[in-house]
Amino acid sequence: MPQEKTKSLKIDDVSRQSGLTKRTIRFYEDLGLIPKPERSAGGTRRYRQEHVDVLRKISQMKVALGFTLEEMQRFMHLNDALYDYREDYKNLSDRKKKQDRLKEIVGVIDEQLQLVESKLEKIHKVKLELVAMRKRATIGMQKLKKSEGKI
Amino acid sequence: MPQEKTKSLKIDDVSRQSGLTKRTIRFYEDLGLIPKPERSAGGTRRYRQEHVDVLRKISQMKVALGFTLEEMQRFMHLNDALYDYREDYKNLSDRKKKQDRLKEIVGVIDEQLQLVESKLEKIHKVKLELVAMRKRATIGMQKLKKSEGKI
DNA sequence: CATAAATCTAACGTTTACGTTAAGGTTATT
DNA sequence: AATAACCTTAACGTAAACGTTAGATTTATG
Repeated sequence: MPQEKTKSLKIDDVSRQSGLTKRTIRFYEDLGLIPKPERSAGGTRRYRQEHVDVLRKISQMKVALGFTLEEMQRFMHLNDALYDYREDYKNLSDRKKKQDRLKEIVGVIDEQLQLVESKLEKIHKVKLELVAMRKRATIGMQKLKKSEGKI
Repeated sequence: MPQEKTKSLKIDDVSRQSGLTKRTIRFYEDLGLIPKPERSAGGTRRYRQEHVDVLRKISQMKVALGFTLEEMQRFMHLNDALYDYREDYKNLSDRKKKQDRLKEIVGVIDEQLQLVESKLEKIHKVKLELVAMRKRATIGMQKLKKSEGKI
């Protein structure tokens, strides 16, 4: 039976697969933006594919939403919060507390949703402007074409 | 007949109306992001409402699109390019040249449109993720509610 | 097992997008 | 016309987000 090791990745692999520099990857780890990877006996970081996925996501979101890393932290924590919540879901000891926690989480999610929606709107407006500009320009070209014969 | 002066604004007025600091306004002028305002005899900047509009737009777009100021310059130049084109539209001297110029402009617009659309997509994905998370969280709350009686 | 190639931490450097302060000139008000 | 309130340029300061370099391991390879 082959040892089913998920073949750990070195930081350079992660760098190439995520498009982020090694410095940035370590930096994000320091900030707590990504989970700390395992270490070899000698101290070398050993990543799993999961890390690449998270890094890709962070990178995309940062570019798309224009979030600062601090904002990204808040966002990333949402997933963790929900996951953590599930983790100790079975010990239903304090129902009231659990409910409050969930309400809190939903609150933060709604905040983020509003933010994202307002960004969508604004960008949509920008798109409309661009489309209008394009139209103006192409109309200009058509006018040129029409007057082509009569030189 | 009342002298129809469009009542020039001082930098502090522009600052309050645009939400940008005076420093930022001067900074953007240095970068060529906004047209240079007139100056009084003594050298004080005299703005018009138009300036406020442009500044507001820049501010919004910067936040929404996460553009750097350099990218904003490219974008802002599109408007100018189209306007300039119209300016000397009547002297149709070189039809070929005009057509090339317009093609160029449309090309840049299309670039920007692609960029904007890809941003819209990415943000939409983020939104979907948030919605999914919200659902997970609210389902959790319902489970709690259901198990409420049987303590 | 020697040596090259990659990794580690730590620290200082850089760029962007302004903030802040200084020193002096201009406008507005009394 | 004096004085406050605002404006000007110039220069240095700063926070965020990494880049770069150094010096010391560690890991991979012939």
